[in-house]
Amino acid sequence: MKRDIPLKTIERLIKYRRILDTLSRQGKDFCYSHEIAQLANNSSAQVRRDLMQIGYNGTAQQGYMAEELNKIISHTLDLHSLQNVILVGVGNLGKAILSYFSFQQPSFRIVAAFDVDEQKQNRVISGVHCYPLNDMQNIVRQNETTLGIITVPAEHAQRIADEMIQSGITGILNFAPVPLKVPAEVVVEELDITLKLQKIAFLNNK
Amino acid sequence: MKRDIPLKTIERLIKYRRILDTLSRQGKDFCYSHEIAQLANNSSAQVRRDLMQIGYNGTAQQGYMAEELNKIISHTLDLHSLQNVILVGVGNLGKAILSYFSFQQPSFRIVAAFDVDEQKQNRVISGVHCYPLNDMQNIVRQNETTLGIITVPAEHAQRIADEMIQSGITGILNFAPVPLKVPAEVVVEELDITLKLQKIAFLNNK
DNA sequence: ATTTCAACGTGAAAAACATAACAGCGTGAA
DNA sequence: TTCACGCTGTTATGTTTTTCACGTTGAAAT
Repeated sequence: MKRDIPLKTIERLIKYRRILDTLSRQGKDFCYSHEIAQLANNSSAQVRRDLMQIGYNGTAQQGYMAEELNKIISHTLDLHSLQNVILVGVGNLGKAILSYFSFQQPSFRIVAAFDVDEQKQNRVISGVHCYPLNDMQNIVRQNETTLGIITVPAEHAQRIADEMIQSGITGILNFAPVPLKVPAEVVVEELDITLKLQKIAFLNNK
Repeated sequence: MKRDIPLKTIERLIKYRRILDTLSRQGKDFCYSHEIAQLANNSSAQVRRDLMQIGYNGTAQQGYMAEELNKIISHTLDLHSLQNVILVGVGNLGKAILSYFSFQQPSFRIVAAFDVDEQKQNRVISGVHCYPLNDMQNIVRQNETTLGIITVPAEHAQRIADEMIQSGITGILNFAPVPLKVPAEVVVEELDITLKLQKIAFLNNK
């Protein structure tokens, strides 16, 4: 469905978009490859090569138009269409993410939250309605939801992932510190804070 | 200081450790490369090659000893020593992370939190004392802290990063959705939830 | 005792990725 | 007008990372 852009390039393009947002907000209309590179922690050659992949041309004099490039990346990667998301696990972290998204620009919309705790069910928490787990399948289907965020304790993560997939979710962002076993066609990104810290700690005294 | 292990391998080894933890907790004493591979979303050949790098040998009959392998990875990557951490930005996300770590096994210890909000200063929040930003330098030095977590709003992240580096922090985990500009010797890992979701969304309908 | 088998370790081939290098181009200075 | 400059787009080169393929091993089965 998508063109043949290397995965690494994809990841960086997404990052560039964020950088371009920031630059635009700072009032910069144009930027050079080396400016993007510095903020992305890579080389200007890398940036130029990445942009080559999506066929956007800057000028040697002014570099790239921040806003236009931003749009082109969005468009190329289909990041413009609104994505519905559910979140399971309305604990501290879950709530934090709910409130985080209520402030975000609306490329993602959290359509529902779920929790086993009956205290939380059928209430609106951080702007999102919280349901019992049993309702997941209906809500996911009614809202054409494909993305799910898992913020439950480690021991329940796999079960929740299974339920999500059962309901029709095909992309999962997992905050629980356990590896998930999922079918090959389901995309999982792990977001394990401890693992990240360990990596930093390692690089720190390498 | 460390042996010459590819960075990619490092990242995966850290991940394997988590997987081995999980397997141990499930009562598995031995595991095969393909079992690890499935949980890590890669190939068994990859796993075997990675383990080759650290010189640990399993047996063809039983595979790898989960607990021992776990220890060897920890040791090889120096993940066993306690690391002190500070956190800046005691909002929803900051609090969630504080309470997350108060339950964790103690390879990381959050020694202090910081916030501009005077309401939060000089109180204990989720088990961690919260200080005004001015105290950062002293506390970081007194506690030999090298790691910092940034959970402030985007517009303040760069300033906080600067202050952290000024105080002696050399590794930063950044939750704020902005790229940070830091000196080359400082390690930064970005943990941008929106970016992760965008990546999943892209892969989802590739 | 021999065969079978599944999984290991690893050298070699292949693929993916990054870096370097350079022509081209428009601007502004001489 | 010519030259030097700085940045782009792209090709060529080099490096890293992954996959493939196969010899080896030791338990279990015949």
